[in-house]
Amino acid sequence: MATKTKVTINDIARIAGVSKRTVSRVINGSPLVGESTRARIEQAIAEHNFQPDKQARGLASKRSYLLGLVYDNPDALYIDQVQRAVLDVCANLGFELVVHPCHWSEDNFIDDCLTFISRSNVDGVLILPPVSESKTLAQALREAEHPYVRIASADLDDPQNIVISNEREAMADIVDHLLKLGHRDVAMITGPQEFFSSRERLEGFTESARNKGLNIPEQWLLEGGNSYESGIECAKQLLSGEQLPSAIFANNDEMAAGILRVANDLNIKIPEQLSVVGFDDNLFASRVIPSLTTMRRPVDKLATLATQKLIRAIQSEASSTGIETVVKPYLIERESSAQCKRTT
Amino acid sequence: MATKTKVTINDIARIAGVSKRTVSRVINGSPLVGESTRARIEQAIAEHNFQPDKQARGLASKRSYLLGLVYDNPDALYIDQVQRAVLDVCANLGFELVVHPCHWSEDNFIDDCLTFISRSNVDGVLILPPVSESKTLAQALREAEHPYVRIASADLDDPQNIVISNEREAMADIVDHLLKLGHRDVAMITGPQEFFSSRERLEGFTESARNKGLNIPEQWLLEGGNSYESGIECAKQLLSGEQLPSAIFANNDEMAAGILRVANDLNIKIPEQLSVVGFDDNLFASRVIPSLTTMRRPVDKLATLATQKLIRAIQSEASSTGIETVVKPYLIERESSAQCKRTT
DNA sequence: TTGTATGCGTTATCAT
DNA sequence: ATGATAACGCATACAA
Repeated sequence: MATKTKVTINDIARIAGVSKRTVSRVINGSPLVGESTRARIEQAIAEHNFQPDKQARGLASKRSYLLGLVYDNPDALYIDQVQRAVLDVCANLGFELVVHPCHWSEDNFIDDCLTFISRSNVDGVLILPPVSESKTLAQALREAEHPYVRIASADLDDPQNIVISNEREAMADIVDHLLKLGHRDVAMITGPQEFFSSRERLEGFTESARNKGLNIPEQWLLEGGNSYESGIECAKQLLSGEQLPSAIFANNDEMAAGILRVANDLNIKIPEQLSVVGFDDNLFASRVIPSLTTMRRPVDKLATLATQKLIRAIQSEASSTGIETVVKPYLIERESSAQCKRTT
Repeated sequence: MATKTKVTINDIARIAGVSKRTVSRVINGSPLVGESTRARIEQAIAEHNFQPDKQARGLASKRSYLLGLVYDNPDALYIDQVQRAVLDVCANLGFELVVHPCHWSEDNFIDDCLTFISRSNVDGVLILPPVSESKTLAQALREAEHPYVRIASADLDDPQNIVISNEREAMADIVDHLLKLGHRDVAMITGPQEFFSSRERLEGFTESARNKGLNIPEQWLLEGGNSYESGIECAKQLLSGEQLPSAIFANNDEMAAGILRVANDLNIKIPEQLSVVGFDDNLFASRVIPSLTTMRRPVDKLATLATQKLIRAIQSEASSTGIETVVKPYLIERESSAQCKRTT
């Protein structure tokens, strides 16, 4: 039942027979209000479906109740998943979300983000990978005293400013999976080495492999661009040589999909002749043919935690104590990986 | 060069030696300002990098410079594409975008949207399909006098409140394509018939087919749910009968992908034994194996036009005259459709 | 062409 | 525990 004219704090005050200052106290949960007064006010609020005006509130309190989402990620599926999780938390805590895609490689990237923040008046920002790896951005935000939380894949910041998916451990799990299936000739398509996360995954992979006695030759270690197309490029290279790997790990599902495409064109059967493992478990990982064995990054959980942290920071309640910081990915086994049939 | 303390309209007024009323005039592009005065003020603004506070501005003018994006669409790719196009327009015109996924099937759907609008104080909303088909929502918005623009696939509203992709014509093109390839045994997986757009596509298809002497038997007309999974269901039904169609049109790419999956499992070769045509041309249409022949919906163009219309409506400038209302999809031919090898 | 005064809905500073 | 009253930064009748 929506009332016609907008009901303000003054209306409530008049109706409840108190000053608006007292209503304000109730709205903001101040303890300095008498029992009966509070009850009366709360009833008036409920009865007339009063909702404090965000603009006015922001003007007076220097808050906008707006959160910013900053990203430069070609993966629409990832963005969407994050967005939904963030919005869930927002809805419960009275915040709204303003989105801001940017171009991390451009010169004015930092300024662009700062401008966005001041223009939109967001109270704080959530930063998604790979932008979240930008040291300079984080520093700029800290200097400008803009609350922020990064979602990243390595420990790049204070716990209150970051949420991490532990991908080093995840990589070890992938190596275990491949070894368990009997693969000894393993190749890897890494992500762009300019990204910290890519280096992290590469190191996690090779290190774990070495520890377990698996050696990956130079020519089977290719750097991709995390895009479908780059996956195709790398796969062509890996699958056109004399000796073929029996398994390939790709830094993400997009590139893994590229491998499937090339294998199909070269008439290489997956998983009979080649196992493929991806990373992310994006929406399409389960739909491609064959479906993809992949490391699921718990995107929604990360996004949820990050949002909670950010809002706590904004409201400067007992810091972010009690909110997890590290989340671990886990392997989803599907059709694209199987027992190695090769006799070494 | 960010100044430390926030510079307000008062500062500019003082610096330029005028009243803040005059500065306000300059900000809002009023013609009633002397040449020299304007120059002086503009310089002061530029020099001190003054940006009017959105909150204050909104509080005074009843505007927030926020746009809302309302949708209930499982297709993340679509959302992302729309979002980017909308943001491009927003950035140029000084608006920000607040996103709001909702659940169109739930009872409180209308209230939820209205609450979102009043809570976030958006100046207007963009409504994506299938929510955009809701007559009740549109009416509620009109009654509450909230500016809105719908993106839809049929003429459901006044030109100023809608942007349309003409899908009836598009369907005729698909029929032509299939006929040109010699297909006579054609099946169709429609979208949920509760959606106007689905009915529109179905009618466009069958009508055009009939006109061209192509008859589609009952049992080859299946209703899907627009999801990958429902595509699989329907494909199983179509491909397990005695007589197989030589071509299937699916209401969207998601379901078309489902057909590919089923054909693969049944060892039916595409396009040799079966042609498949989708609708949308989403990001993955070109990546699936085989890549998908599909009708491209010019999503970004629609989104751009819609945003422009909405902002014009908000600023109540010379209505939305001059902004296109109808955009036509066009066919992208890829691997999944080919000449029919069947001899009738 | 320019300025004065008031208001937008809320929070914050003081009092009481 | 509660209330007058002044900000907050801007827009807008109304005046000049």
